[in-house]
Amino acid sequence: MATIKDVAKVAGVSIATVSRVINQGEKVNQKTRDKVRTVMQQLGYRPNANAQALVTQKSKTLGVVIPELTDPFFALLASGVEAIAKEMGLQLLLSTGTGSAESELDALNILLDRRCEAIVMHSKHISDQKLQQLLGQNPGLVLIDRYIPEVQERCIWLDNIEGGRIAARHLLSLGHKCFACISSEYDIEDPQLRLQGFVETLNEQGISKGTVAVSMATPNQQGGQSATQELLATGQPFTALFAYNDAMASGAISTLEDNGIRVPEDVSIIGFDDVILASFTRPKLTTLKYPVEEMAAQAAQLALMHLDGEVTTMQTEMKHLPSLIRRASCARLR
Amino acid sequence: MATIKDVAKVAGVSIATVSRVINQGEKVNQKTRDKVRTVMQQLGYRPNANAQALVTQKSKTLGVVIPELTDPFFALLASGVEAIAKEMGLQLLLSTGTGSAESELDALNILLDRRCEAIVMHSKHISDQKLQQLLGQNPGLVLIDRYIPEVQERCIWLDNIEGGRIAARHLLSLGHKCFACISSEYDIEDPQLRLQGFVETLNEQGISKGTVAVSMATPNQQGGQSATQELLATGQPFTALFAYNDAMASGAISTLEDNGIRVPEDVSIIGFDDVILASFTRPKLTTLKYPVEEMAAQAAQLALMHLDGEVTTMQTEMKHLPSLIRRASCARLR
DNA sequence: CTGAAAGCGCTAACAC
DNA sequence: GTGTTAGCGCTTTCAG
Repeated sequence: MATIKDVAKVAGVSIATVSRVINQGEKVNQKTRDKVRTVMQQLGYRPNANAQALVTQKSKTLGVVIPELTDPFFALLASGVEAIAKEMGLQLLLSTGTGSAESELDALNILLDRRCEAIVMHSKHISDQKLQQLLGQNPGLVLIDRYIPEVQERCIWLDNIEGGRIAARHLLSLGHKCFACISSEYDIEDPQLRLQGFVETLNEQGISKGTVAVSMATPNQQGGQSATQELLATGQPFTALFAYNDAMASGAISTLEDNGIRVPEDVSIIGFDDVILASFTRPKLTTLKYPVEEMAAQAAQLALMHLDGEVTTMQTEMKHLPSLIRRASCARLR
Repeated sequence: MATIKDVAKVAGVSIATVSRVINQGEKVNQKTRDKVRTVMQQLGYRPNANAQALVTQKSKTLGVVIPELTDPFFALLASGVEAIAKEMGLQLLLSTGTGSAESELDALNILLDRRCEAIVMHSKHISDQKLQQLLGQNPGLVLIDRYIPEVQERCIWLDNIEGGRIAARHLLSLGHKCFACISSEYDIEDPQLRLQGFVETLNEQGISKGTVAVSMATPNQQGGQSATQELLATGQPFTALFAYNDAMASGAISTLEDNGIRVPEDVSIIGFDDVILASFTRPKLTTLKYPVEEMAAQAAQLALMHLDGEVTTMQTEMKHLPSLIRRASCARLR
């Protein structure tokens, strides 16, 4: 591949001049500029971004670490970061880390090696302590979907408890009295928090804790089915079901209907996330929207700000609230 | 951030030695190695990948260009490339280009600037000619979801015509006689090809062309709904419906059922792609699986091979066939 | 086994 | 305006 030297030689100028026309900035004589441009064209020259990064100490790169791309939720997250990257003229570097602190750390380190301007990280397995250390060392690093009080100015997160509360209030307002939940068996905070908010709110309305049946499984459609199956097997009646996420809710719909239980006529279901799937179920899912794409974009901007050493706190809230999306899977109790 | 010099200084060795311990390779005295390792640790040193890329002429980077991450189909595509990246110890660079040749070209150029080892590109708007030129200039570039005869050894593609044929045969085998299609109004080859295969096969079985109603719309759930609406409005009867993709098929199900037409009892529907959505509809979609993740992985491997100048053609087929996934949206005509 | 030195492709003073 | 030169952080001969 042609280098700046080749261009300079063919154009009969110094590499400095070529550099100047690349970077538009400084005034270069119209004639020489044209000449250089022509040569760059015919040589198919493209400046080496790695070399530029090295000398300018700017990689023009934005990193994001997520567990996996195939999960629509994380695709949305990545997309939010990508939007800011495009807006700022940065290249997106995507790194996946799943299942373990080590894997997540590897993903981050790879990004760090590239000297990304900023990094948005989704981590569920690295300890609070380690994360704090990491944040301390890397000004351009921001956490998403995680809340650590000590470094809250570097966290963009969702109020999961409030999500559970909203779900409960909605179901309550529809007249429901018998509740059940299907939740994720994964050992992370989110499921507990959502459940906590849900149950607490119910309790406040005089519905005793023992009354609401809870079943755990993997947080996908499959898991939704088996968890619902299990719920049904207990024989405990319910007319309202709160699912950990939309995928589980979808599984619940299948299983319920397969058992002759109509949604929402017999049972109302409420999901969580509002990923694309939510409008593909039938009935369409009433769910709690997790504005992850917007949050990811905000996280990217925040990361970029911290990088510039802007001390000013963000005007916008770092804690986000899920919002109720009313579709067709919930109905008033008859 | 600490550099190799810092490490060398603190460890009391030359940078060459530090470099050696970074790259494992050459023998370094156990003692000095340990010393250097310790210093790297305490300084939090991480080698600068940009500098390494510059000097070694290897970026250890794998690029992919797609229209957008939020479309599950393209997320899958990216995921396939990502899998190979991880396997080969490469970093994934993702670049989006949508809607126009210019935008797609920009996305590619950005990746080229980074000197990716290889690039998998999804392009629908750049001309065959331009693409051929690009492939000529960049040995590590491979096209996915596109077929250009002149450079077929650099294309990984799906036989869309055969997809249409398979759909037709399946519906025919179920006893259907009245067909309709909803297709994409976008001006790319795929919709035409799928339709062509479908209609041709029907014709071969004596079903005249004029008989099968076709309605176009945007290739998403919304479009599926409006296209189906339009179909219904014509009053032309049909018991089998071939949709351009799963999203449109999902829209069709909604609209049909909302009009009191049951799926699959009254109308059988077949989709295309088999993205995650396909199992979220109710009934679950019978569809043609587009093995895009596998294809993307293959494309990445192919790109990496070409890079190494390996002249040997791939053992595996570059043309892929969609496969019929039988679920619940199709039934025998009664 | 280790160090000195050249250079990857480019930018940014600093001269002219 | 344009050229010269000194690096950016690292790898890689080549000596020793």
